[in-house]
Amino acid sequence: MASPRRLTKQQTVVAATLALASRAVSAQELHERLVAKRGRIGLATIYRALEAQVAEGTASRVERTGHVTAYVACVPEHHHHLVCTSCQRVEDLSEVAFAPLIRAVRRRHGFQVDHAALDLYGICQTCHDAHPAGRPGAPSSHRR
Amino acid sequence: MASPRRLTKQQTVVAATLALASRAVSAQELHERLVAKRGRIGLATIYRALEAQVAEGTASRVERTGHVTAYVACVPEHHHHLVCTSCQRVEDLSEVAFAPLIRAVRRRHGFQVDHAALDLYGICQTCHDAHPAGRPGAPSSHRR
DNA sequence: ACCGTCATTGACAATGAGTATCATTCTCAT
DNA sequence: ATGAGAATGATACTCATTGTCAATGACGGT
Ligand SMILES: [Zn+2]
Ligand SMILES: [Zn+2]
Ligand SMILES: [Zn+2]
Ligand SMILES: [Zn+2]
Repeated sequence: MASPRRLTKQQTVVAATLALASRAVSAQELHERLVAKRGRIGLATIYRALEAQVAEGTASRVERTGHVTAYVACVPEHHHHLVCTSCQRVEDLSEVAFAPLIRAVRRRHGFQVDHAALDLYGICQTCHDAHPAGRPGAPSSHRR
Repeated sequence: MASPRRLTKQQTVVAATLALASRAVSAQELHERLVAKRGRIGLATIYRALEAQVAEGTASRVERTGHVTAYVACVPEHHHHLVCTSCQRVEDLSEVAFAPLIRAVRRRHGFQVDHAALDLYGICQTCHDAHPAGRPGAPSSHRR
């Protein structure tokens, strides 16, 4: 009784473009790309398509600095993300990597962690190597 | 050369109110409380005071559903948070609990995790006990 | 293939968190 | 006490995201 979920051009092209990106992309960025490559498409449609994909499990939300939500093409299996705050590239991290931590938190704090927010932001190998000596962005230890 | 950091009534009362809350509070919520208890105070002042505290290390940002940033009184030492998405209460989690995971991620993915986003959202012991048969809020497993 | 239903679309308006501005007020070193 | 300039607060503003609704299009039934 849920929803007949119709397969439209827009839903298809949004999903395809997101999958092609293989990195975190905001709704606005997707909109720009699609307008450039396929002509008019409503921004609201992008948001709705992304929301549908997140609900399906084929996409996942990640937070980006500046209060912007970005999206990543995803497999429905339960896993987590390593989001590079420099190049926006995303790596998947299996659920098992977190298992010990989640167990410890639950055992020692009685706290049931919700996986949804377990994305790890940081600097990927590639970006790290790109900044050998002089650090442009410093450690930025306690920043967002 | 940094900033002379002046001690004003506003900075003091914001810090005190945040510390008193012992849970995640948004800038808007703090503003409402302070207006109610102490008369006029600018919303922008709240934001500035909170930003200053975050920079100092005496407060930390956490994300709340609906694209809202909430703040928690904090100790400057490096640690992480368990944020209950039901009652907004926050527990501190020592850095050491994450060490093995961070090391593994770095070793296996070459990914340097930035601690700032390492807050864990979920259901605390108290809220979990308050829903025995699991009905009102359900697990909400894959949601934000 | 044709129809009719109704989910989806898209242009536009609206919301709302957060920021910029700037004249005024207040802190604090001298 | 005095002055430099940091902080305040009222306001306007930015902009990501959502709501609205008439028009469009997908698709099951025929
Ligand atoms: Zn993924
Ligand atoms: Zn990178
Ligand atoms: Zn803390
Ligand atoms: Zn709770």
